[in-house]
Amino acid sequence: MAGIKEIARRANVSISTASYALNDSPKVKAETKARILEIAKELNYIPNMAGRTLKKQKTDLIGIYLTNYGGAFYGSLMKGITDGLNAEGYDVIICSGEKSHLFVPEKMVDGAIILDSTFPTEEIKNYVDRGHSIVVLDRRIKYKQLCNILLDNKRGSTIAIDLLSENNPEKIYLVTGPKDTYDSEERLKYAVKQLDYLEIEFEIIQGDFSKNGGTLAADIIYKKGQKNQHVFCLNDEMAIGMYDFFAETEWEIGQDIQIIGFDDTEVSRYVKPRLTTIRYSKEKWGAMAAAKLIAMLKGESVKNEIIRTHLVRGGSVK
Amino acid sequence: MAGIKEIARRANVSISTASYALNDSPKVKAETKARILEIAKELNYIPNMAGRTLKKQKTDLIGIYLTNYGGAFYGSLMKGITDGLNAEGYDVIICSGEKSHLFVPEKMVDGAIILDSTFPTEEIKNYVDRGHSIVVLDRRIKYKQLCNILLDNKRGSTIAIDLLSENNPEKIYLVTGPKDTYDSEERLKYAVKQLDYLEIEFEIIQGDFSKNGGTLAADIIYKKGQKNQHVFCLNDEMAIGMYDFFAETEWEIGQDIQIIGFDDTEVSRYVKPRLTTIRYSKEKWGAMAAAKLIAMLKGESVKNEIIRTHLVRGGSVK
DNA sequence: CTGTTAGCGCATTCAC
DNA sequence: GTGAATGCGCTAACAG
Repeated sequence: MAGIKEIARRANVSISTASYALNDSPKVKAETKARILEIAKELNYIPNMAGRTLKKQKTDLIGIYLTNYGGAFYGSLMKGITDGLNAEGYDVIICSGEKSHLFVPEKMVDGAIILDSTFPTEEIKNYVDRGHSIVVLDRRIKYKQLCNILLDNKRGSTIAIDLLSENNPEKIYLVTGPKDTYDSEERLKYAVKQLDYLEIEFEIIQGDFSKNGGTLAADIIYKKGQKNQHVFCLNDEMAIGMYDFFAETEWEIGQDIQIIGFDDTEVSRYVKPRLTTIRYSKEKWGAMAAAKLIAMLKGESVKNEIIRTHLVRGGSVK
Repeated sequence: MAGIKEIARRANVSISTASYALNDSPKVKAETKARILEIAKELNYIPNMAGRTLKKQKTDLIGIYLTNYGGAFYGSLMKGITDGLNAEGYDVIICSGEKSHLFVPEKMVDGAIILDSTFPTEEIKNYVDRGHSIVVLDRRIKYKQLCNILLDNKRGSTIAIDLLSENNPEKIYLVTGPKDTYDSEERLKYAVKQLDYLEIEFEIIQGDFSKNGGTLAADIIYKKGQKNQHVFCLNDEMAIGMYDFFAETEWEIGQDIQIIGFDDTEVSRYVKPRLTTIRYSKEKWGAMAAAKLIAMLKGESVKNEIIRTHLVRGGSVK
């Protein structure tokens, strides 16, 4: 409603003087400034973002791209990201859906942090080419100024297999995430590597990182009718799906079937027995992403980082 | 980089013709249009949002305001909201932090859905006065075109108390949320009403809707040294905090202490024993909010709605 | 069908 | 210290 020009008119000053006053420029006499500010308050003036953006060519906004099932991370990851970014004057919006990818080239956001496997790599590269600052958390992309903050999947998978191997299992089931998902493939790769090294048999069950995927995988294992099985679910979500399944059977988790997950989600802490899993600090992950993005925005060149992973023991593995 | 004028220049047409072509207007010859579009593709053209917004005075964006601990709702609530809004051509962004409140008056979003008790009521009213479309989910505000979608706290609280009363408890503890939180006060009010009606004693413990708040409340109850207690936690989060506490003691939930919560969060489904609680469809809640907002944006006048609540039985109450 | 032109709301350079 | 003028990128009314 009330634009800057209305204020200028009422204060009997030019538009530019009004603008200076509102932006607290030293070029305006204190007295005049006060008068203008008062009128602005009276008129309930709030600057229009589009106008300002058009002129300044920046929004001070950062877009965070999360997938649907990213909901599990929401809390702590976002805290890490937001704290860092806010401190530097940036505001954060969470985006989802294909259309919102355009926020980047449309310059609605000054930068982006991506943890969303549905965001195509080619698109990301394209935006980097256009000069946008992007930090990617869910895959490895070596490309110009692009920055990756990845989890130490190698260490995580190795630890997981090592733990399961202590029981001298005949074989170990590996339940994967969707095809072409970086974290799934990495975790699988290193798990297999360690299994080979330890000379343990294994069987891969195609999963999808969802609860339902875990339930289906559990069904496959259960139907074979052999108790005393060992499973590495490549994420917790699927492990929980297995809990759902076995709750309906006579098999006891931690006894008849040993399960280890990856991610240490909140639910994993509360299931009985507590899920043994691989943990990493989601808050640190977010904070690191924020720090790197800020550096990029300042024109500094940044290096990729790895977030450390470690074991959390629960009753789901003997 | 490449703006519309660059395209116009290369295509030897005027800026407006280029604009028309890009907006698929019938005012441009198919042939010309094709040529312009081709050049645009070549130049990797993407329109600048600020420019477009400034002109069109709308962004087709809806802001969703969620509090921190809203993380628990993220998944299903957002699905309900997003599905409805996307279908009408709106895109959704999740906002948090005080600064982002300004997105509304700055016209960065065409409308807002608020589930964030830190968003001051006065501010909301102010924005409504300015003509913005807002749907509020976390408090009752009777104000002009403002729309409220609230939970049926009355029914929920009444059911909760009724259930606990079946055990003929000497007294019932009520653990509240933060002061001045609508849902907390409502749930408390109706719980007390029902307790009075049933002539059951009760004691109110001030909580804060956080896990830690629940833990502290549990400590208070435990320290009294009297087993066989009954508690109505006004949200699940606090109930889970109680689980945390009692896990460290010899008291058994569902046996020595009966707990009922409110919200039916995911974790509540997995704790042992399963938390007895009050459920409502978060997805329906979100869908309703979306539907109402769309109606408002179309200039229709809308009525408030109530989301039905009902009991989910778990082992935490005998 | 296509070009000219005038803003949308604001920040900023350059005179005065 | 203040004002006039310009342009950010785009749309749309108006001419032609």
